[in-house]
Amino acid sequence: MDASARMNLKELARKLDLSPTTVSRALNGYPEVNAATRERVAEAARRYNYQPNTRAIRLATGRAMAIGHVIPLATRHEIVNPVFADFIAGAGEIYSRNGYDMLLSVVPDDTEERAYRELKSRGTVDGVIVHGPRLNDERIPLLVELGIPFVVHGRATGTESPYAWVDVNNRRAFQRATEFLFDLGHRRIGLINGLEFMDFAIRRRRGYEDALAARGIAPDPEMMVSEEMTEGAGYRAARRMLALPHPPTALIASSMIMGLGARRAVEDLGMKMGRDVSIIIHDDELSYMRNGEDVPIFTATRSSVREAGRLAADMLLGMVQGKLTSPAEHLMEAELIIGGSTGPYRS
Amino acid sequence: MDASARMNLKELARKLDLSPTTVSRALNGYPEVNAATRERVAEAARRYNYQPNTRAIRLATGRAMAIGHVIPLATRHEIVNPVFADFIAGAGEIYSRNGYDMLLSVVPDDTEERAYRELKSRGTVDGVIVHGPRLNDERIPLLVELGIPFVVHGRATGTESPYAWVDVNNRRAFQRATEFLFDLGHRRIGLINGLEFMDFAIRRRRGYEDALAARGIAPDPEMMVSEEMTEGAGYRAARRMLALPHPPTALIASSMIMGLGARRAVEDLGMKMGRDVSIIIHDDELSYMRNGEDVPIFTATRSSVREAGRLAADMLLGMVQGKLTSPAEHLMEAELIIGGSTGPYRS
DNA sequence: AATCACATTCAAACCGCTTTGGGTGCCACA
DNA sequence: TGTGGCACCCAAAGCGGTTTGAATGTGATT
Repeated sequence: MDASARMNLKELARKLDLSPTTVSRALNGYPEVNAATRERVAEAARRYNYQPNTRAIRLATGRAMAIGHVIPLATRHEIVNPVFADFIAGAGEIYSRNGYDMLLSVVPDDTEERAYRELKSRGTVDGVIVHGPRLNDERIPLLVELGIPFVVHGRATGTESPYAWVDVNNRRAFQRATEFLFDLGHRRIGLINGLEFMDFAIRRRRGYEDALAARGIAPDPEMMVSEEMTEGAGYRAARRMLALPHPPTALIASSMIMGLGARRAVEDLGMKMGRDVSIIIHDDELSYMRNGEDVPIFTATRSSVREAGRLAADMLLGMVQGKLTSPAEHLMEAELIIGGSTGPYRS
Repeated sequence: MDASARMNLKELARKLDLSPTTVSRALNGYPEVNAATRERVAEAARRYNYQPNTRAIRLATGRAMAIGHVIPLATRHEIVNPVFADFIAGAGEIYSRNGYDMLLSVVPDDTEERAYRELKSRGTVDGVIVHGPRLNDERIPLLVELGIPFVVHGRATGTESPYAWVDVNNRRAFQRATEFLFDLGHRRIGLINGLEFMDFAIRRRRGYEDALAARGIAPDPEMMVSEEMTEGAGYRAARRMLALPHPPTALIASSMIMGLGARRAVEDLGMKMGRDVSIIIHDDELSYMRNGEDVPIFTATRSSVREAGRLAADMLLGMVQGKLTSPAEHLMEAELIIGGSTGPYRS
């Protein structure tokens, strides 16, 4: 009936009075095809709106032409996090540009291993992206064992064998943020961090401690909170710290959303952010959570998650297509941007 | 080499000394197979860890065993919204439970039409979910024309022909929220809404106006804001309205995040939410943005986006598998939950 | 004029499964 | 004793591409 749905290689070949072999070769850019013929084929393909059937290609080539993202549906902690949507958006851009599909598997986190094994044995994807790496993440050795190409968004402290990753320099970012506050004269600086079984949280804490150490200050457990990254947690953490006998005069929050909570706590106490208490956040540049439109509201260490998605996807496609051999690594530096949420220390 | 990767139907059949036909039938539950044989086959499949190759199944059956979600990568407005991640999580659950894959295509929004056409002609998916329906959404007639089964998350005002959808009763929800505020004695109620080319925003506004009309109050343009759903927009909207000569004593915000902005504005002005200004939000129950852990912070109209994802996926699979014939419709009612952000009117 | 390299093209096998259209053997029934 | 029906199983033909191994024609080389 409708041409757009029915036209296939054989049919096209018949119309051109050529063999399917030649048509296939012409379209796929093989050299052993006469230039004139190639043009004729291309023209006909265009005219009849020929789109090769993906299912057939996949079967014939043995490649899935798809990249998988396994999302553990958290029974314990919430991992369907806001960062995810933006990362996906970045990666997806690259996939479609290269003719790859993006496959999401949402699986209960206790069946994650099985999910990866199935992906392998059914051959549904050519590679996977690993999200939210944890301390000693078991997924990495598993994927190595299975021989599935993969790129980790982040790194997994505790894993010694090499693997491909894209990460922001969390440690350096938080070190700089802390130093920046020191330079402003602050001495008591609170850290409102994510849960520290997540790798990024571990590194951020280290960066924070590095900066303290450089000033010869011992880290104070009272000034460090590790919690779910919600507005409420940010609020409670700030609230508690600000109620201490020696309250912090500056806070570093691990995300925009925690920062919003911290700000609320500050304002609840009748203080003004940027004047009475300085706040620095880490800003992932989420599309629906901008840090101010023109002028940044929060001083922040900034690094685009969407860009990370693009880089990771690029890297993975390179691996899948055999262009990359050794595990690549890409460390993105966060930018420190100055907003209105920080100011000099006032006694 | 490794059995898990190599074992295929032919091989399994050989080991069992049966034809591929019979093995296939046995595994797929066809009746014309001896019970004993079936058991023998099942046992062998288990033992050799046989997983049928998805690519081959897809080609042979002509079904893609996949559902597509096309995400327009907004050049104009940001649509990679936070709601998306949770919806996906819900839908994905259903897909994997039914052996379907979830395919995301991230495409620049000016090539969206082409994306759908390709999906059709390449046969990569069996159906699609339409996200973020707009006024007179062009995607609906397009999909009808292409003959791709689809379910809309939301509805598209202006589309007259029937189509399948899952939506929350936005109109009713906002009407109830407004009435609730009236019952508390409030008379000047501000609406902080999303952009009104989005269908849900149109309906929410109508619900709000319905409630006003029922009290014989004419809607005041000054009390209605339509903006991107960000914290900043919520803040500015509230700020502006509260600075009016006759400021509102209650606000309704279209999302948690706008509500946070509104709250900040209230507190910025030295007022207390729930006492000086009441705020009701619409709460999509996003996993990473809970409205309080035990007691709700905000009074809210609540409806789970994740649940909507499950329902939509279920509906679509029903359509794809031919179990559903006429376009189904599912209207979810939002629940009104009382939190601490609302209180009686105080002059 | 025979030979060879090269450029083009094609027939057929293959990817791994489903499904159509028969077989075959056995038992009940007339 | 022939016949029909049933239960069970199989060979082979797809599905729509890619890829291998030849075949053909042509001009250059000897």
